[in-house]
Amino acid sequence: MIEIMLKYIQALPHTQQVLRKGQYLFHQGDAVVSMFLIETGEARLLRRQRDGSTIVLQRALPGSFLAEASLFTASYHCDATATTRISARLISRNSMRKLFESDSAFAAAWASHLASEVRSARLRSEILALRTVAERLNAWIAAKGEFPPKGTWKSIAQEIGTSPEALYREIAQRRSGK
Amino acid sequence: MIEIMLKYIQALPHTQQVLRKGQYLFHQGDAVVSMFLIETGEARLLRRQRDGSTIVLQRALPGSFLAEASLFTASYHCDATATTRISARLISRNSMRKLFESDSAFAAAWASHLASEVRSARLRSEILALRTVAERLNAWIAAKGEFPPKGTWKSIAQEIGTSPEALYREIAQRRSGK
DNA sequence: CGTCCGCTTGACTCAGATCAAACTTGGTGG
DNA sequence: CCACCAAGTTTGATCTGAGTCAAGCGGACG
Repeated sequence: MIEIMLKYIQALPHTQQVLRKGQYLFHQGDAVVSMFLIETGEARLLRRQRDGSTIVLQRALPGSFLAEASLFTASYHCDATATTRISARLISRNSMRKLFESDSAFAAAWASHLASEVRSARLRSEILALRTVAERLNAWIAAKGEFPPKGTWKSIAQEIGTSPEALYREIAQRRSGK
Repeated sequence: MIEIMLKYIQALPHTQQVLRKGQYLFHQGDAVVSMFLIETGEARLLRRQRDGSTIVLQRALPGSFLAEASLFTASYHCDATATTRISARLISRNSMRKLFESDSAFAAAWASHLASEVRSARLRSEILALRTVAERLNAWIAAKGEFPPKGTWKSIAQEIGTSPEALYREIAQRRSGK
């Protein structure tokens, strides 16, 4: 389903853009003109608080869309910035909307993509709501169906919301305890 | 947008169902026949692990759909059970799909609904990834735009992944510190 | 061969989970 | 009107999981 969607989107007219670390893709209040598909690097959606601190609303890694919600919104409701140097594909929002309205197979693929995003975001929430590293790791394994391969541990620690050390220790303990 | 969607859905043929606490709405592998709109009570999507423990994939409260993802899937990929006594509205999946394919305004409303679900689930993830109760509460307030009203605190503690006591204490501290 | 990065392990410390007990409030039925 | 109950809130005391800082290891790579 996702592949169908990407095929559609790859066929649409688009432009490429490269941004340096720290640059903005858009600001809150900007009119939505393009959709962003991240190809390399990492971008984040941020909401800025009155006291100057910010909260992260989304972390977009390669292959993911930024601000899916903006397909049917007139203006952005938050800022987007490049956490690293990124390259992104810009697709005009209007062309996507036309496609959405004229081709129900694309509409279905888009809805299906969103549904799977919902699922994975909810899964992460539920994992993060667990109290101990052991429980979180169990849940992660149960959801993904495999023990995390070495080399990915650090980023998985991020994903399940613990420090790398805590995850390493949990893994070490399982190895010895077995 | 959401209201548009609900208006559409309310117009569709449906049946009502009441389930006692602990009963199942569906099981993993069941063919998807109906969509569920929860009207009262709480239901959960669960994945059962080999060792008997379960992980929660979604908590559905009144007004929310269960298993949005299943609109375009043949069978369920997890179980759904009633955490409390619930009443739910059942809408045939086929009638929703027909509506989706024939009416692009409904398709847009549905996509927009899903997008907002994505946003709120991601927000919760980001909040839960914060380390301290103070930070989580700040982020919650920043996102919702208001200080949580008394009476909702306990459930907000759930939402931000802390014990009620910890949240009470944080709030008490802010009151005195001001 | 030096440098970087992911991993490993130790030690210390503390935020917050947990258990417990009391108090406030609203609702219910007698 | 009052006794009574349930839920939510408040506050105290205790204990532990894991965050943090630190030091060392091994493999990849220019």
